[in-house]
Amino acid sequence: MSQVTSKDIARLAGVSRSTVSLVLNKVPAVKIAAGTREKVLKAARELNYHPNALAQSLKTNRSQIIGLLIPSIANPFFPSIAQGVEDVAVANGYNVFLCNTFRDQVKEENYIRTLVGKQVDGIIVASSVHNPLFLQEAQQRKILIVTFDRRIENNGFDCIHFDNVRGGEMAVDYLFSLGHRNIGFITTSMDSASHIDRLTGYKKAHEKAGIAVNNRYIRNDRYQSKGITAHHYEPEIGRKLAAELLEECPEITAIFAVNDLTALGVLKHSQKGLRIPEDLSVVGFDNISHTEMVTPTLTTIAQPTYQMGRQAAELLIAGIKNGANDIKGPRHLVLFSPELIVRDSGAVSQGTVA
Amino acid sequence: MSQVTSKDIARLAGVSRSTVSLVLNKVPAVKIAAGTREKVLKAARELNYHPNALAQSLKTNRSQIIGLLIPSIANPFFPSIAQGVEDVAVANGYNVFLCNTFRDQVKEENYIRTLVGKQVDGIIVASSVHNPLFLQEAQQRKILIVTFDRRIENNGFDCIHFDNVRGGEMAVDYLFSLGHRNIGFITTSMDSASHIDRLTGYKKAHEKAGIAVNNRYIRNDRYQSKGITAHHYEPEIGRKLAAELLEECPEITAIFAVNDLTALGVLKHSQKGLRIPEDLSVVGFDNISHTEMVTPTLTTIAQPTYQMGRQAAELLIAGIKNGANDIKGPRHLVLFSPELIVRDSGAVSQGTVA
DNA sequence: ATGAAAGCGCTAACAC
DNA sequence: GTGTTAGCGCTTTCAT
Repeated sequence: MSQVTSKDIARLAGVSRSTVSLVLNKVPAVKIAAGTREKVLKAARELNYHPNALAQSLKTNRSQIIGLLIPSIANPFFPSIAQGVEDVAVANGYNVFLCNTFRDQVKEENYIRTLVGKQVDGIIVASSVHNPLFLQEAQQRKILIVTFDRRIENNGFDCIHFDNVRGGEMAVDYLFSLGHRNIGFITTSMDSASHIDRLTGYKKAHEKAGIAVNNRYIRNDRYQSKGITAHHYEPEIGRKLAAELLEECPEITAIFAVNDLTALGVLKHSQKGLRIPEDLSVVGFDNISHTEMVTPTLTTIAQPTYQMGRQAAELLIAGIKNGANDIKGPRHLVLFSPELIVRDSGAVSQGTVA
Repeated sequence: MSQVTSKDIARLAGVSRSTVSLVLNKVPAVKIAAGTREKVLKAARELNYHPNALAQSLKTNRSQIIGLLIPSIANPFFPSIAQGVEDVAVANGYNVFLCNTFRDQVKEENYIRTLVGKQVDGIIVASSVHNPLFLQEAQQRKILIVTFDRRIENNGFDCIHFDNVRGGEMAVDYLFSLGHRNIGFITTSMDSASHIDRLTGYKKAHEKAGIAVNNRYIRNDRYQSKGITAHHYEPEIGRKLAAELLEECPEITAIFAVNDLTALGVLKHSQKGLRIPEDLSVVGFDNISHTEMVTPTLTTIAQPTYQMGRQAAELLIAGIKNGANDIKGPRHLVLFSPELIVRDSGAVSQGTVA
């Protein structure tokens, strides 16, 4: 039993292939006699006909496929973004290619190439370390692009933006409000845009509070163990950096970690006789599901990842439907704001207040 | 700048389209003069030619696409499976459609239909609540299927099998070895095959130990809040069931939870003055990443999800390459074994030993 | 060694 | 209303 084609159903229904197409695609402009309509539908049902989407796409220049580029679906930050994207996609008749780039430029380029070859209608890029060159190339081939990007400036793509600076600020504002004055900041790397933004927020909060930033309180992973599967060792980095920081600066009473995975490492460190939040307050970033399951639960800055995923897909699909890939029209930006989720890992400072 | 086709590069290189195809596909049987070869390659490079994979697929009947059906990528059990599948797929030149079925039969059927239409070369099904009917239909259209399935019996598909019975047995064996005699089993539902298997393991361990199973110790969610996003409320179910169970059967000193998410809920319950593992030992199942981050860390039965994902894709792709979808050949089964991961949530029983 | 021609399954003017 | 025709971009015999 090979492929059932429109030819087969045309023969069985005793009509032409174009009639079959007109009936099955419910072309609105064309009226089909109820009788033939029924015959066609019946034949299609009988032969269990599924149109070959490849052939359709070849003809219509619409593949009904979008690509989703993320560093790794195994990183707990991304699944709910992917879920959001996929939900919207399927609701609009699209399928999603899952692409894990591992923040590797070469892999990313290869993916873009295959996606272009497979004629995807659009691409959502949630990796941050990308070379816009390849994206522009894709764009020139009428493939719409939506990025998760910190840049407000027009980079030629629609984008989903999360206010990382404000998030960092909120985290530190909160710790200040609890009476903390010596607050550490730990991060896995300094070359990610979002990480830098969160540090900027940390500094901004200090400025507002009139408290000088102590550079010794700011730590990042010296080993720069970047790449492959960051999420696997981020907790370990957090643990190490916390140990180091508290050893050298015992006056610190609170730590703001660049993300939840790193913060979880800080919590791990605390098992060496440190009480959280009594001795040390901890705030993370992202609000991954782990945060509400650990003990103590982790105070964090939430990103509405599922909604961000949905929005990215909505933006993309709306653009595709509008033929926005043809028009050099205005670009769209959706801005998401951070939310402070207060849980148990933060408390009023017990340290000596200056 | 529209699509660059083989026609364009044929014109620029001053050869025919067939020659272009022969050169670019490195057809081994055909010898091409080094000169023309170079001309073609150069032209392709200059015009930045990417062959239209849709057209290729239409001709060759190979889409180089596989579908991955899972309940939800947002359920922490699935991302590493997906990662494994994707890694193998991309290494073999395939792309992966991510499909979230929410264990919904209708959604699953719709997906299968689109996948068939989009001419995927194979489908990996990691949902357990499926109607094989639709899969068989897909199979008849020469689409290879690999399932994650508990059934050893030949169901017509290649499958990845995990020994849930043995896993349940190991969990309870371990608790017995610690001196526990009154062990609870809590589960979200009783209509999942893997859940039933784990319970079977629980019973088997009792039998081996010569200890009667007390049915009051076995609890499942009465509300049967199935469907949509189970992983969201599984911890809550765990918490409730644990509370209920310990209230009614205070002699219980250990709980085996059907999965980690549920076990995490038991840990939550413990915050009401119960010490873990001193007062209550807890063992989970799956070894999701949360288990090593909570306090106390959760003892669990590990499934090698990443490897299972890889194997599923390897089986599928090997099958596709062998044209196993044509041949009614033998089906393949890969069996994975559970591993006990001892962490902090289990300890020697402090309860009264019979 | 290379080109001509046919056709994968579909859609969309344009005829009738 | 429905059929005829052409063609999307590619591969693949079959000639030469």
